[in-house]
Order: sequence, then C-alpha cells, then structure tokens
Amino acid sequence: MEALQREIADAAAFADDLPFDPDAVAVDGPVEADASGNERLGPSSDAPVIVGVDQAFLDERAVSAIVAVQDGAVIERAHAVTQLSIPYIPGLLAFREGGPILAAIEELSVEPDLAVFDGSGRIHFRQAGIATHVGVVLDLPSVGVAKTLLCGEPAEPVDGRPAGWSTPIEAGPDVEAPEGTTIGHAYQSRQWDRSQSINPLYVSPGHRVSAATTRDLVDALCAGYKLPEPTRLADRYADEVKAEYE
DNA sequence: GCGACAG
DNA sequence: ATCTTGTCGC
Repeated sequence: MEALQREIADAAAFADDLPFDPDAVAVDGPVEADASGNERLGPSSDAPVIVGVDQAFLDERAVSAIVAVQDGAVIERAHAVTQLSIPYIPGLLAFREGGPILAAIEELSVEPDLAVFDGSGRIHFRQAGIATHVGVVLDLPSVGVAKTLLCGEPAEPVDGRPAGWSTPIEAGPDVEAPEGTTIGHAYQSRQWDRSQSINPLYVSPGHRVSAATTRDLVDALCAGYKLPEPTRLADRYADEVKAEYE
C-alpha cells in the first residue's frame, strides 16, 4: 500500500490546473442544507460545481455523503452505504474510505469541478493523503481539509491566531519530500473574540491545485463556520443518512 | 524499544 | 470516527 501511495504522489499535480478561476469562487453566507429555499434542480450556469465529501459510520459500514454546491446553492446530494474491510491506520486512511467514497461519487449525476475532502492531501507521510489519492484516481481537482495535523511542521506557532491567518506546513523528517517543502497550510477559518480559542484547519493540495490556491479556495468556501460549506453540508448529510439506517 | 499518528 | 452532560456566550 505504501508503494502504491508513492506512485500516486508521483502522478499527482501539486500545481494549479483547474477548469475554473479560483478567484471567482465565493460563498456569501451559510448554504441551506437542502430544498428548504435555494436548492436548484441541477447545474444551471458555468460556475464551478464544488462537492463536499464526508463520512459517518455504523458498525463496520461506511456512510459516504456527497453534497454538490454551485453559486452558493446545493444542486445535488448523493450517498452510498458500504461494508468496510480495512481498519483505520494513520497514513492508510484512503484504503479504508476511498472505495466507499468512489461508490458515492458514482451516484452523483453532475460532474464536479473540485472535491473537498475531510482529511489530508499532500500533508501525508508519502504525500498521498485521501484527497490526493481519490483526486488522482478520478483525475479530479481536489483539496484536503483536516481538523488535526498528521505530519509536517507549522512554520510558526498556530495558537490563538485571528480568523484569516495562515502559515505554511513544511515537510520535516517524517515526510518523504525535501526538508522544508511547503506541503500545505494551517489556516484559521474562524476564531472567538475573547477567552476560548479555536484550532486552525490543516489544508493541503489533493490534486491539480497548489498549496496557496488550496488555502484561498478554503478561505472562499468558509461562510461563518469553522468548516468550509461543502464539508459542513456533507457532514450533516452523512449524519442524516446514518440516522435512517439505524 | 519509544513516540507519533487524518478519520 | 463514535460514545455523551453540562456549560459558556450571543
């Protein structure tokens, strides 16, 4: 599995090769979850279709949820319930959740322009986190958004930073990349005004996106919550589907 | 052997 | 990821 990850990292493009202008991406406010107001029946413009991907679990089954957003509105949701066979092992997450995610994406009728994954991309021991792995398999532009850091080193302390702040995550001895290579960023999407502090997000390129653009895209996709809208919606949808299966 | 480790 | 009460703050 590790050898395959090195091949995937080799095939991955950590430079911008997007079918749309990343500077044109923006989500004004929180997106309504479903048909409660601004859902359309399918893609209606040439604006990029961005999908959020997340999972929930019941016993040894994975509930993979996909929510497609375009112009700040949900245009489609899809999901799949799959039997799991591989345990969770840090560094090998894609082998456990990759198949289930592909099954859910196959249920989608729209063609995504970008996928936002819950987990790392290039911030990975062999530069092949789940965002990179699935992105390469589908040759789909992708980014990874993780809530905790798997490996690498922040260029500076990350505690108590204001919203909008970010710092590079550099490759250390634990990453198979030249020492100091920027493999992603710590990005503070949200912060409290006083007292309590919120941890930053750890964002990294999946495939066909650079580290800087990944940070900018996540920044543009956040709308008042810690997680970017596509991810937050997929998170909620996964819980919704899970509830129906138990 | 010890420590570290996405979801 | 999942199991869960109470609690702080707008």
